[in-house]
Amino acid sequence: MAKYEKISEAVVRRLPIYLRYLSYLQQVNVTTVSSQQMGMNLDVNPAQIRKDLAAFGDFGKKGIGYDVNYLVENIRQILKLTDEVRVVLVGAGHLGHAISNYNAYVKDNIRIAAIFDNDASKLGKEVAGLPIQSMSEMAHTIAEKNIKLAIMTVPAPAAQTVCDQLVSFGIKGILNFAPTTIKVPKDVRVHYADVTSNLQSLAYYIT
Amino acid sequence: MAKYEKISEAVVRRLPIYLRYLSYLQQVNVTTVSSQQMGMNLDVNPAQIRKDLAAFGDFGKKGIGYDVNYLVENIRQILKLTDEVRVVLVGAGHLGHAISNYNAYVKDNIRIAAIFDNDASKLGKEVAGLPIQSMSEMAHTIAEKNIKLAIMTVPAPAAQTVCDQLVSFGIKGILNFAPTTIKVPKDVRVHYADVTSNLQSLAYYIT
DNA sequence: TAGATTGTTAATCGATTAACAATC
DNA sequence: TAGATTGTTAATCGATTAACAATC
Repeated sequence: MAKYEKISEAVVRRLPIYLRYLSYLQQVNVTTVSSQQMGMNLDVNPAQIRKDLAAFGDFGKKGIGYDVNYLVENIRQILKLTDEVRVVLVGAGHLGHAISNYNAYVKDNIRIAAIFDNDASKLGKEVAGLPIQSMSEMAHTIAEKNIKLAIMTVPAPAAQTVCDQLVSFGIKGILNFAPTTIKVPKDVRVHYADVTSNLQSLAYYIT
Repeated sequence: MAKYEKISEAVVRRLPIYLRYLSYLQQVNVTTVSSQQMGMNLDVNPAQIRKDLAAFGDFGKKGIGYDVNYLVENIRQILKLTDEVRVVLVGAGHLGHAISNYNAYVKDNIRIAAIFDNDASKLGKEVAGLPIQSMSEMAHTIAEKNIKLAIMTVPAPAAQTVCDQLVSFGIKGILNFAPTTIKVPKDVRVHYADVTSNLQSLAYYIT
């Protein structure tokens, strides 16, 4: 029986990982997969995978496993990846460039739809086929293209200001590369992707 | 009384965040801080902060708060950031370049000490003052500079192979930007920093 | 059918938060 | 001193894992 429990944060973090592996299976024409096999490949406990998947419906067949296509389709739906997901990127520095040019998103139905920077000398220059736009155009572009997600690759001191603008223009999710905590309303979600803190916590585990 | 409980994963994730804020306080010559004030600024429950800090010693003064300098010094020690942390970077593509050029690590005592790529045409070219080296030099350089951490900015299909090499050369922590799960021995730690899955899980939270 | 594998429950583990005595 | 704030315990919450009946 399908359920309507709320899906936990941890599950939402794992779904893209499942999706990635399942998409790979599609490519190599595997049609069925067991939680056991997925777990082996992704280093996740099979019971966990079954529980995760059971949280949003009855996808498996006892004795058989899961139908790969069916699972892919459903995880896409859960994650709201069925339509193209458009994202704005703010901060056309080195990292912003790198992320924009990384076109592997496309196959995952994610598109960087606009790029902004506050440096006047960069305006109009193209990055990955998109012109760098002025911050003053943000409101308009976000509304026009109905964008809900943003990537921030700005310096730490600019992060809160940029974030406030994005939120006021209707952005609901922010991937923040700036090395600073930002404050957002409860209905906006921030994921932190700061390289330094990531390395620093990694350092703890050396020997 | 100082304790020797093992420090949990969640705590280790938060320590760099605390450290960042405390370093900022040092800069603006604030000498004392309460868990309340830290919590406000970092969006962390004050009780959690007190518990986290208490896990590795008695750092606060009742009625007063914490000594900023003392705390900075101790968190650095816990995270093994007292000596310069040297890191290798493998994969001198866009993202590798961006990360190498981001020199904000330096003030955090982290240094990218060598860069490798398997593309012969890139060899010897300089990135952030470092020559791109051939993969065949990895073993030697890692041993010579006594490096324990690595950043992987390689394509997904190369990730496991590169990872296996790194591990065999003594690397104990890997920050993996490739969009793929990698297998490592128990004594090696991997942090995942793949942009796509991060965006995909963010998409779930839209409205 | 017999073997395999799910869905689900119960047990366990870990992380967060509230509350307050101790004390600066 | 009185107010503030820690350190710590207990309560709560959430996430993981083991185990197994159901069933393909």
